[in-house]
Amino acid sequence: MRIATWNVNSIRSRAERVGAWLERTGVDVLAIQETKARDDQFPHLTFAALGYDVAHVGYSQWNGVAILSRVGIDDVATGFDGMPSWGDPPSAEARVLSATCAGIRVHSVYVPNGRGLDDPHMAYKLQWLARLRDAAQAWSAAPLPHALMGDWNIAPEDEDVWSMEYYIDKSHVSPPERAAFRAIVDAGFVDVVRPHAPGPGVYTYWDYTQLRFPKKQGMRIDFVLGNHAFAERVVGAAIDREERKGKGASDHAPIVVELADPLGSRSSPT
DNA sequence: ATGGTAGCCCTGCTA
Repeated sequence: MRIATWNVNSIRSRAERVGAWLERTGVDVLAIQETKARDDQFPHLTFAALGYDVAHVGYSQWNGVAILSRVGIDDVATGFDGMPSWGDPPSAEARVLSATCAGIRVHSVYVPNGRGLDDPHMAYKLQWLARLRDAAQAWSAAPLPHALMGDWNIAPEDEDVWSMEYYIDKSHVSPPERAAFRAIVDAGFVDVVRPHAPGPGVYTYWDYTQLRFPKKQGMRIDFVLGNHAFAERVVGAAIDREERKGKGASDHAPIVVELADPLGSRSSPT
């Protein structure tokens, strides 16, 4: 089974590309971030034609998260909504969408962008991450495999950015953000991709401007964190850097995780 | 100090 995450930067502008990628890679479950669409605007037909069921929660042109699955999708739930009083109309987009797909609890996560070190959005981001940590604590020890996957808007280590000098006074690398990320790991989750994509210089996001991609100047800010039950089934993972290339690419690359069949399943040799 | 690009509710704001 293949499970993946991708910040697509607008599902409407990239539906065909995402569909072609799903077909080509054989991904069974995809967590999507930044759909930038209301529920009524989501291109359901494109994915239904490929055999995927869709759960989506969107609100405005910002953010919005989805889960596509061709192995079933049950118990859909949303949580961790955006700061309710901001914006006009008020910003209320959910930033975590959860669903159970083939026995795995999948959480499509979009961590709020802190924008700047002194910006009110940064304080909100840190409070939001503390709430997510509390939820993660409860999920970590569950016998059900849990995957917290998406765009974390945090680069946890210095080697996860192309230049610390460039980012030192900016969002994504500050000690409080890194501590908040670490607290979720310490709650009982593990980065299941890193062992299969070791750094430095391994990134998941490259800014559209200033030729960041061809200059290999990116950031590693997209992660798949698994609880123990999930992590023990991971047999491989890869950041699909090829998908960042060419006209019409998202500014994030997709990440694919390969899972072994669950213990005791029929496909085990007898 | 600015701009570079892509997306949206598009001539301004967010990422």
